[in-house]
Amino acid sequence: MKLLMLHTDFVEYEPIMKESRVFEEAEMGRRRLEDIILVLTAVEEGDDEVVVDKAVSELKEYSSKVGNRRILIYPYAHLSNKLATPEKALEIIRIFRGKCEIEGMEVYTSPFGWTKALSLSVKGHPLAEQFRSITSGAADTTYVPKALVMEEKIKSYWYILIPNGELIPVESFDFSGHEGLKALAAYEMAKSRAVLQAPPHVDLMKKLEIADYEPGSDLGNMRWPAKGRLIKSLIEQYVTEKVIEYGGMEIETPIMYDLKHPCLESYLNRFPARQYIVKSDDKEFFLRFAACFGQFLLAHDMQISYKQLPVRLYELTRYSFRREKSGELVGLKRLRAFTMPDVHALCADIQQAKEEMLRRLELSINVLEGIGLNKDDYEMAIRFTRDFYESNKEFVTELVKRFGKPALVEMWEERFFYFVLKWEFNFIDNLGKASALSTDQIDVENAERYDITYVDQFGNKKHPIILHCSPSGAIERVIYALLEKAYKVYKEGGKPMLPVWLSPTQVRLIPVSDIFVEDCVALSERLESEQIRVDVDDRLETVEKKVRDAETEWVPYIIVFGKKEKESNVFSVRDRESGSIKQMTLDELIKEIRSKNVGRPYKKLSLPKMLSKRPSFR
RNA sequence: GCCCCGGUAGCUAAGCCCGGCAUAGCGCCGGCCUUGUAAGCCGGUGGUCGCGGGUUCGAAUCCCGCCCGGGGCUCCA
Repeated sequence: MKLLMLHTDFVEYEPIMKESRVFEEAEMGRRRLEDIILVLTAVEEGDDEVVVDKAVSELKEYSSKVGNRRILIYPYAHLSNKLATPEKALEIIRIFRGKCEIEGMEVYTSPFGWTKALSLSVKGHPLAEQFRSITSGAADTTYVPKALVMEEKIKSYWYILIPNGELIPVESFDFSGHEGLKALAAYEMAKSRAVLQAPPHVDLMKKLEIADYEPGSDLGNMRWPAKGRLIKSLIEQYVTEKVIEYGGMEIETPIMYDLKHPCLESYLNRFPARQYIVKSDDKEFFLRFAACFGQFLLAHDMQISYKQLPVRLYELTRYSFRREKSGELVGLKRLRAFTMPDVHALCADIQQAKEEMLRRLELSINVLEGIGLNKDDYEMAIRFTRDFYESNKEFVTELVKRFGKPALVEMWEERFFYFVLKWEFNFIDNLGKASALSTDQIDVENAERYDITYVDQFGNKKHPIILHCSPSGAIERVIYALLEKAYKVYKEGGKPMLPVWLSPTQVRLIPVSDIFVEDCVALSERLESEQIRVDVDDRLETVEKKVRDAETEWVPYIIVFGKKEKESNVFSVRDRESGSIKQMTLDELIKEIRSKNVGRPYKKLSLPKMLSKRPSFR
């Protein structure tokens, strides 16, 4: 039995003449049906009730997928070249109609055995046209789309690799005590990712004035009010400093490239990802979706000796652009314009590449740790070809050992990408969804494509192995992770907060009355000289109100300043992290905050210090 | 693209089912209070109820079409 199911805006048909010796009585004239599934049906030799049952269940599934239970069963012989006899076909079609009705579908029929005029309008969505071939045999020859054939070829084998080197098939791994990894495995391997609520960070990013949607731009292009810009800028600066410490040479390259450039063209053809296209005169440019292009073109022109390897090029792309499908964009998790640190290392050979990759793994762990995300917050995934694994088992195990927790493994039989191995750290959010932060890849293809060379000790030009690493992942996504992490704390009854070094206001001074404002300003200047961000709530509000506002802004240290403080120089500090009020001298407070800022960049508060002068961004 | 939810004051929402003076809280403005650790009190300001059409004596509310946003799904033949 063959079914061609078409989700239509309308179908119109008109019986013209009898065409078979077996036919049904037909009502003459045009008949029009709106918003209906047209089921073109051919009955084949050997079809029986078992086949009908299967057809009904296929149709029922389709009907619920497209959300329409109105169907028109339309006999259509042209779908098969081994048709059943007309008598049999009519019998089967009648059974088919009846069972569809029993299954609760609203069934319309067109008469069997007639030549009919048919016109229709098929809806423009991906599921609108579906073909099914149904037989009674065990092995259904269902319609297999090309994409699925490809999928078959890049079949993935899933394992858990534990730090001692044991590779365990995912289904036999005991996940107790590894809830995050379990969530990651489920997320990566599952087809359905349905979730009922919106991710919590979306509300938080708006309320805290960190980021918001910009309706006047394209989707996934965010705007960043002062506090958000400050936070983002601090993380950008921090990651950049760490990469430079590691040995990255910071460069800057254009954000758009000629679509017709020979190297880029072949790369793009290999990755038909959606891009933004910009026209200038009669040329077309695409907006970069990573730093690779600029860095490779630059590396192509460099003179590199084997003595200088590995050569590390770094750029913080603001922005990289990817035209992700609108439905994929959520808050700060996935954007169309995003900020990504990208550091490439040109390595002499695979041996050097492996050593370098271990260094970069440490770098990534350190960077995330410094930002405020530790190993409890993310899970490692490693993907590689079977070949690479077989000949580099020790190295792959070493990656997991350095990470210190079991990792999810995806293994491929063949290489379909430009890399032989990639690893990522995946953050798991409050809805159990995973997204990649840090990542690194071993690229064995692009040096040749871009003709990037170094000269070896014998004077021969050689193509290096290229590592692609983002030590933190997109900065926006890091902020998403921090907010989701804070929400987890809140959910468990704690007080959500950002790491102190990222908090726009680190200390809020609350004068008990306006006569203490001057003292607070003086105090704030003392704290500022220690590179601490501080502001003064000089509004004519009650102390309670001002404390509440500071709490809802997640200010980590709140000091109410009045007569007592002025006289004693001992402060009652509301410490958000511990949730208690601590008695501290100014020096103790400075020491504590400085200890939390150590090794992190400092930026001044880019908002009016006096709360009375501060506008709301919402 | 499809499905679901939404669009009412600067923000968050109620009202819509069952048509009858457009509501509340926050914010903002003014006044009182000079304040001791999570919302002080009083008053005021503020709205093309997303847009267009229809039904009706009368539409935020019912009907039709469209736009925008969010979420989910799916596809990338």
